[in-house]
This record gives sequence, C-alpha cells and structure tokens, in this order.
Amino acid sequence: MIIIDYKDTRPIYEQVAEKFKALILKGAMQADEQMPSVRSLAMELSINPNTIQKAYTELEREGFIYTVKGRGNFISGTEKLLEEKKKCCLDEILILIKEIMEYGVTGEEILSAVQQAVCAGAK
Amino acid sequence: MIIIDYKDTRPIYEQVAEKFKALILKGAMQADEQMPSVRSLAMELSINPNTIQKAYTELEREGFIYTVKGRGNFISGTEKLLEEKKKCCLDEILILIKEIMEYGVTGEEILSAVQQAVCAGAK
DNA sequence: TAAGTGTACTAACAATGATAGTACACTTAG
DNA sequence: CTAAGTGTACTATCATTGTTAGTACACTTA
Repeated sequence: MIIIDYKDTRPIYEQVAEKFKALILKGAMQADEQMPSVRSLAMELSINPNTIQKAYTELEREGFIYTVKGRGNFISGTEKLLEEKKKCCLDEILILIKEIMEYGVTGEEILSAVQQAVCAGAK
Repeated sequence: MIIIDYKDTRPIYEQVAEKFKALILKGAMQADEQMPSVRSLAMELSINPNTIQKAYTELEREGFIYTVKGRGNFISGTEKLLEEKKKCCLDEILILIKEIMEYGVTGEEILSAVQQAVCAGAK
C-alpha cells in the first residue's frame, strides 16, 4: 500500500504522509476507517516507529486524520480537505501557465495542450 | 539582483542557481555575458565563495553557463535550454491536470480557469 | 489483567549544507 | 614580467535534520 523510495531526497516521514494524503483525497480510504498502527506500519515498512509517528503527527496537524488515545488513528471527513486541495492544485497550474508564457509559449499552444489533457483524463 | 530567502528550506546554492536559471531563460541576461565572479557575488550576498561555486557548478552541469579558466563564467546560448524548459513546464501542467481530475474537477472548470489565466498573461 | 494503542523523551548516528582557510593554475591589465 | 582577479580543489569543522534505538507512561479494550 505504501512504498518508500530511498532514492527520493525527501525524508521518509514526508513520503509516508504524502502517500496517505493522496489515498485519502482520492477516496481510497473511507472516513473513520482506522489507519494502520504506528508500530505495525513501522514493522511492515521496516522503519522506525518514530518515523511513522512523525508522519501521522503531520497528517493530524493538517486535518487528514484524527487520533483517539489508546485506540488509534482514523481518517477524517475529507470534504473541506478536498476543496482545499482542488484550489491549491488549480493555483499551481495557473502559476505554471504564467511562468510558461514568460518563456514565450503562446496562449493557443497552452490551450490546445490543456484541451488534449482534459480529454485524455475524461475518458 | 539575487536575493536569498533564509526562511526557505532549500539550500542557498540551489536558490542561487534557480534565480540565475530564471534570469537566463527569461532573457534578462544575454548570451556570452559575464557572470559575477565567485568571490564578488559571495561578498555581495555575504555568503561563502564555496556556496556560489557550488551553484555555478550546477549551472554549468545543466548547460546554463560555461567556464573559461582564469577569466570567469559566461552565459550559454539558451535556445535548446528554453525549449527544454517549455516542454518540462508543459509536462508539469499536464500532470497537475491529470491529478486534479482525479479529485473530481471537471474538464470545463479547468478549461475555463486556464482560459482566464491565458488571457491575463497575454495582456 | 494483558495486549495493543498513542505519546513523550533522551541519546546517538549519518548525511548534508555551509563556513573557513589554504593553495594552485590560469588570464589579463598595467 | 608582475600583480590582481579569475576558477578550482582540497581539508577541516560546525549546525541542522532525518533516522534509529530504547525506554517509559497513559489510555482502551478484549
């Protein structure tokens, strides 16, 4: 479910958090579903429980999961998060477009590329 | 000309290289124009010459500048680099679009946002 | 009660970014 | 030719950060 890329320069805890964020936002994990425990996931991935703990702390801070002491970590409701993510993603796209136009790419070129991408994604 | 953001988590040498890449690609620096010397730029930015050296090494490795021993570093011709950058930038956009559609954003929404951005950039 | 959960803390290690300092070969202006 | 300015290479040191290791404690539940 979670794969660590040791060639990646980003820290492990960040990769783990990132993977879970994607899974949650894409609906692969349901609200209130239980996360794997810190210790079991650490065992499974052959890394230290502290590293998983750090990932979970970040996920909780950002609202992706909530914690019940003694019971475990659980997936939060994702409506707000999904909205934020959409907005953030769209903003990134707009920034990139602004940048690419400074390099002399025309609006027509961009629109045509985007249109293709949208069609490919829709199918 | 170059500003270092110490709140940025990225290393200084990377920030410096990044700034120069942008300046070069956007045509703010002409081909064969001389770069500031390692020592003078280090002095100006109040950082160590080795850090600038590292940034310049990266810039040379990526083809943005070329080095003449005893004379200095100079801006490369940028046609190929610009092409690569455009392609890379466009690829990023397409990846983001693919991602955002997985979050349930419709093609129409994307196209309308992109269209606005393109118009804003064109003026 | 015991096992499983999250949490907190300290200690140690490795990797990386950055600094400091030195040295050397090259080019060019004088 | 000489001196100043250039890039380059190297070692040593320090701070930060990510990671591991180990321990301990409070909580929940079967």
